[in-house]
Amino acid sequence: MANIKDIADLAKVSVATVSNVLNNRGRVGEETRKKILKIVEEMEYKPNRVAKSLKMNKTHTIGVIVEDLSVFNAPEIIDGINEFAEENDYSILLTNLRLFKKFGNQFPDVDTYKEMVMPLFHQLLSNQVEGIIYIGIHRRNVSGILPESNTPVVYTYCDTSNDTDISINYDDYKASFDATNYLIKKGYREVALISGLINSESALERFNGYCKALMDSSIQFNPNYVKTGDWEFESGYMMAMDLLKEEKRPSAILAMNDLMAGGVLKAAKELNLDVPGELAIFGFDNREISSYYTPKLSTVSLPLHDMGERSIKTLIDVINGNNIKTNKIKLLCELIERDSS
Amino acid sequence: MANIKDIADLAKVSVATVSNVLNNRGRVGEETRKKILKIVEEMEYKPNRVAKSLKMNKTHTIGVIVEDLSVFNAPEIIDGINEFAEENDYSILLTNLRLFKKFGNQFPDVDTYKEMVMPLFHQLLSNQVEGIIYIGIHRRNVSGILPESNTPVVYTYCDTSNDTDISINYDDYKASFDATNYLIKKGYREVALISGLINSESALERFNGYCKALMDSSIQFNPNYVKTGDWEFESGYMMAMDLLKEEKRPSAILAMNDLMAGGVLKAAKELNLDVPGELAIFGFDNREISSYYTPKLSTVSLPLHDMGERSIKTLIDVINGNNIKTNKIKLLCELIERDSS
DNA sequence: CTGAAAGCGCTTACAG
DNA sequence: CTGAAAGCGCTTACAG
Repeated sequence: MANIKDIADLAKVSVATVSNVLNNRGRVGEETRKKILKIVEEMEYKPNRVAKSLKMNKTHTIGVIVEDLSVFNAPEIIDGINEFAEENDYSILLTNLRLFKKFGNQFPDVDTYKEMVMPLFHQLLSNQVEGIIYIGIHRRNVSGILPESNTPVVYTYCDTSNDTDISINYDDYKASFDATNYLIKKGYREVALISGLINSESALERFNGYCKALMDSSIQFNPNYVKTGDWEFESGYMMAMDLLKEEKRPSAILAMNDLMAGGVLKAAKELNLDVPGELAIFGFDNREISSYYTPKLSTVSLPLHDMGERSIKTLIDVINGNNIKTNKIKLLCELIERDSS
Repeated sequence: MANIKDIADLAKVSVATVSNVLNNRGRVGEETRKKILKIVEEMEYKPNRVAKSLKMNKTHTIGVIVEDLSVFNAPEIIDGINEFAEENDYSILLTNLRLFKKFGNQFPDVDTYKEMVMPLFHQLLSNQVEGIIYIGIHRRNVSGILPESNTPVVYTYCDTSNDTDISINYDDYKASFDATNYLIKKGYREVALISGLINSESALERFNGYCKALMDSSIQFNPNYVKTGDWEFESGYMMAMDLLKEEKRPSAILAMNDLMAGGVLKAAKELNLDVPGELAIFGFDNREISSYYTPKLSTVSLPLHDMGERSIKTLIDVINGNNIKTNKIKLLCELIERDSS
């Protein structure tokens, strides 16, 4: 590959002048500029970013640590990051903890965890990334996982307990409220809830949103209408079976993810309940699968792409020393109405 | 961040010696080595890879161009790339064409295409990546998309018509043969096929594998048993309806992807056919969704992770000047037997 | 308007 | 065993 010296020699000017032309800096004569640009074109010269980075002490590179790339939320978030990065000429260095692959739903203890993250983190720092985006698998507290450093970090799809850390998430409370409220307004007043494991931030907030919607419509909270699953299809099926055998069975079930909602659908079929005539079903996450159920599942769409975009946007703001208004950002979800409600 | 000079000053040695210690090169006294290492530890010194890259003319960085990160095959392939990269201390620079997002299933013409790829490609070259992995959405011919360059490229989940280009794919022919043969051996001799769009390499090879399996069992090929869908759920449903209304209806249907197989399942339910008693169904791709159908879908698992791993492994071999035995590599798929067959 | 020179943080051939 | 110095490909303050 040609370098700036080659171009300078060919144009019979100094490297300084070539650099000035390339970066539209300093006064350069029109003649000289044209001559240089022509040669740059001909030689297909591409500036060496590595050299530039070293000199400028700025790599225009963002590091991404994703807990598990193959979990459904990750690609869409990174897609948002990529889009913004491309538009703003940032490069993305991707590292993958492969957490789910290694541990399934069992999270390792913090120390094992830190040990796993350390090498990725150091690799990124060695590469002089200007900032790091950490993408969680679940919305949970990842305090203390990343070592201290003065490289700015933005957390997304997770959070820390530190108020000064920046995180981008979606509003679980509001989404759950909206979904419940939507069902009620549709006339389904006996809305049951199948929760995910309650060690999750999301599950808690969604529960609260559900309660609030009931309250707002003066519907008495019925503890028999709340079941706890484990986020998996099977648990949705089992909990639905329980719910639908209640003497006064619910007219709608809100499941905290699309997998469990699938289980509900299966239960409804087995019990020959018409969906949505006799039972409305609402999911959460808008995973690809939700549109392939029969009937197609109504669900809550997560703003994953926007979370990615917002993460890198915010991170770059921090890098540039701009003021961030709020450290804990929550984006809104969207209700997707399909055939199950 | 501390640099090598800081360490040298603190240890009262030259930067050369620090460098030698850090890279286990040259004779260094045990005392000196220990002293330096201690200071390195204390200061949490991490060598600046950018500087090292510039000096060594080697970045230990691989560029990935993925046609669309949110299409199902991409994350798993990249997962394989990441795993190998981490083990071998390579960094991954990720770029995303967002092709499906922008165009859906309509591929743009080659020129539009090239225009989209160009900036990503140049960004990677500017960053001095040592090689590039190009990940397709579909197995198709992407000849002429990437500009000429002497940076080595490995194509995966796609190919070019150039024999000297390296590509990593899976064996469609064999997979389809195996699936068909499996059904026959299970006693389903009337095996129908729902193909995807026949402009696809995969569809063609899978068709051939299907025919070969019939032949090997001396089963007459029945043209009425082959239908062409468009890879989508709905088309699977419609084609299955056609097939199942044949006077002599097939006892098994092999669909060329899990989405269309889902449509087949839906058709079978509507016609009250017992699966797998009266009709066996076999899918392709082992997408997440396949294990959530009821009954769970038997399908062909694609070696995505291995394709990623093999891609980077091969690429690094090329970078290091090692001999590659074959340029067109095909990995084997695996039959996943579940409840639909 | 243009160029010579210093310097970013490393590595390495060479001298001592 | 250790260090001085050159150089990787850029940018930039400064001089002319």
